[in-house]
Amino acid sequence: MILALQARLADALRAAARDAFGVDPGAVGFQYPPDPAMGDLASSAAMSLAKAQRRNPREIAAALAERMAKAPGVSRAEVAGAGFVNLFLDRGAALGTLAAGLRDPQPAAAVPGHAIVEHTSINPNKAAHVGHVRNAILGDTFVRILRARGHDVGVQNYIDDTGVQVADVVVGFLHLEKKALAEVAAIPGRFDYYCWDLYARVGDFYAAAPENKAKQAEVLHAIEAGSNDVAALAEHVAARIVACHLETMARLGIRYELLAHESDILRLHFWNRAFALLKDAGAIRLVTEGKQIGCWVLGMGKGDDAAAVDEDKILVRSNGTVTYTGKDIAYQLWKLGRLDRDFRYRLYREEPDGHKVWQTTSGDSDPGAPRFGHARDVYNVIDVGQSYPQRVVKAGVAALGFEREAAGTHHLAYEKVVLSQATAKALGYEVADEGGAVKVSGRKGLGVKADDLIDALERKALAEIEARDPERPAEQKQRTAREIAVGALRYFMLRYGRTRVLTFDLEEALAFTGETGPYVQNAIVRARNIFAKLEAEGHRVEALLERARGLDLGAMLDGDEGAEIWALALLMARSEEVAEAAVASEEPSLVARHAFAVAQAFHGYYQKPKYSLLRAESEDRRALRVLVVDAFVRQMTALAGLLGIPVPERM
RNA sequence: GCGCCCCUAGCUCAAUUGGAUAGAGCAACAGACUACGAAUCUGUAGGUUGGCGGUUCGAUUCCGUCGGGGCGCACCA
Repeated sequence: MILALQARLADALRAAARDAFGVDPGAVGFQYPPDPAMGDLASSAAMSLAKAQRRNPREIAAALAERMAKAPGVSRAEVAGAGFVNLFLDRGAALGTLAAGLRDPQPAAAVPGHAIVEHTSINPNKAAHVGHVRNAILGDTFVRILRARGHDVGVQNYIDDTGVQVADVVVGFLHLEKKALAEVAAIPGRFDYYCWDLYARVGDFYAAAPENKAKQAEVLHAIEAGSNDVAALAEHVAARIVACHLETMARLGIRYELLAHESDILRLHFWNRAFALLKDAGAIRLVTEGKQIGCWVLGMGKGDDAAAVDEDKILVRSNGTVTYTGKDIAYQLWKLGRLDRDFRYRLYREEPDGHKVWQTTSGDSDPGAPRFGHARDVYNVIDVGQSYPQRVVKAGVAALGFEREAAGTHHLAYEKVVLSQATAKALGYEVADEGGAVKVSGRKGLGVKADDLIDALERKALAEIEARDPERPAEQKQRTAREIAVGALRYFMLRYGRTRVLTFDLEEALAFTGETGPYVQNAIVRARNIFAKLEAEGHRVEALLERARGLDLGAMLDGDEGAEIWALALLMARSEEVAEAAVASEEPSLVARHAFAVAQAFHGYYQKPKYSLLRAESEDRRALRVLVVDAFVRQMTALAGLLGIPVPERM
């Protein structure tokens, strides 16, 4: 709604500038005045024009305002401050349009090209922890926002099934537990939790004696060679852990289209192909002297944005093996459809609603598999510590001459999750009292497991429901508790900027007051309740909505209530603009905070007894309020959907 | 040493990418329920935006510099 309106007004503004000064100001944007009484939209175009025109900005603004007052959808225009042109919209018409748009939503125009978002990508050797949860929620939310804005998106989860982390757990099974595949396969219960503890013990095992550490290399080589008992054990571990991870993420409403395996990248020789491409293009060179002698390197530091890095990045070691970053370039080229080599695919599983999860394979391909890769934009959700390697990957793509593909290579970097002091203490860390947040060492087996956290949230929510409304059926209480837990966790992980270190505090995450997911959920639940109540008292909601369509909304929006309704409506109308900004800036927190702002505006309005729907002073008033509440429920539900926050029937 | 991120209210974070009087939540204090569900709302208090310079109509935002914190800069994955 607001975007289309803004586009029209921007055209009108440019036309006004041409008419008055014979100059086209180019792209013009709109801001929002600090106080709604000052106007609904503001433009600072006059201030920009002032410089070129060598005239008083307020004079220019006056000329623009005079013309803008006649633009369609505008009721009046004023000059304010240093030279802002403030526009007052035709509120009745705008509210009607907003309500109609929410009632009959038009999908966003399809954006050409395919996008891949890769997220989660947890080493398949132990249970997921809070840091992984941040990754997955960030990625999943970004996917939801992209799709809402008309992007065609595929979600990939990268499985590093041949790395040292898996090897470490295999070392644990072989040398600490003396278990072979059959015995490992017989381990009952939570396998990811079992490996979590085992992995910590392997750390101690390595530290105890240097020869122990040598086992790691042995196992790693066996896994890479394949076709042996050790490799079979590694495969079992990885597959079972992946299943655990998917289950954990499913609790949060997160799922994937493709599980891409590192082992298949190796077996299908993606790197060989990429190596040939890089050599042919002259993108990499063989070092013939100095300390990198014998290595193939990618030149870094001469690109315009590549901030000075002294040394070139080694992709192939002097012994001829490829580095991790080299493989990553090959994989990225595949994602972009620029590696003329493909995975093979088979179905991993089909979910009850028909959603299909595929996985890569180096065996036979299922002819029914959809096309993967070939993306125009690739968003890799990886922690900020990987910024340098990610820049190398991008540079590698660019060095092949793939300018557009390099531009489509995005790193959705996010900072790590640390523990607050109180939470660290609660988990058994030794904490120095004066310090701030506490880093979690993955090796030590401490830290917060994702499932433990979700469990704790569910217990807390359930206790809260019991306290408020013990009469409800147990099953319903359980379901609501789950929904509230997910809403609380997702919102908590989304409310901060990506590049903020997130200090995790159990108490805070478990709190249901303030800027939280449950607050947002509760707003919708509250609003929906009134419709049932209206019906129960003999009113007909549909009829009231119909009546609202015939009202003179402009006249009814005068007065205090009108001002509140208008502020709420304008805020809701900005939702698509906010989602678009979230895509452009790759920052989902914008949507989260906007959702909270809308919920807050609604609570503030709805709370007031004088705006009662049940005891409305006239049928017209009642109809107006029904219209507002209906619009809110629809908009807020859509926003919750973007954030992956479930909407409970009751709180 | 080089590069990146961060420093805003007691705490955790915002600030429409250079705009108007720097805003929210938590914590504190004072209030509002025989209820359109109080997981809510209203109000009070809380600021030299780390320091100092600069750029301009305008700087939390851009530049320089100093200070403090975090992370990268592997022939590890």
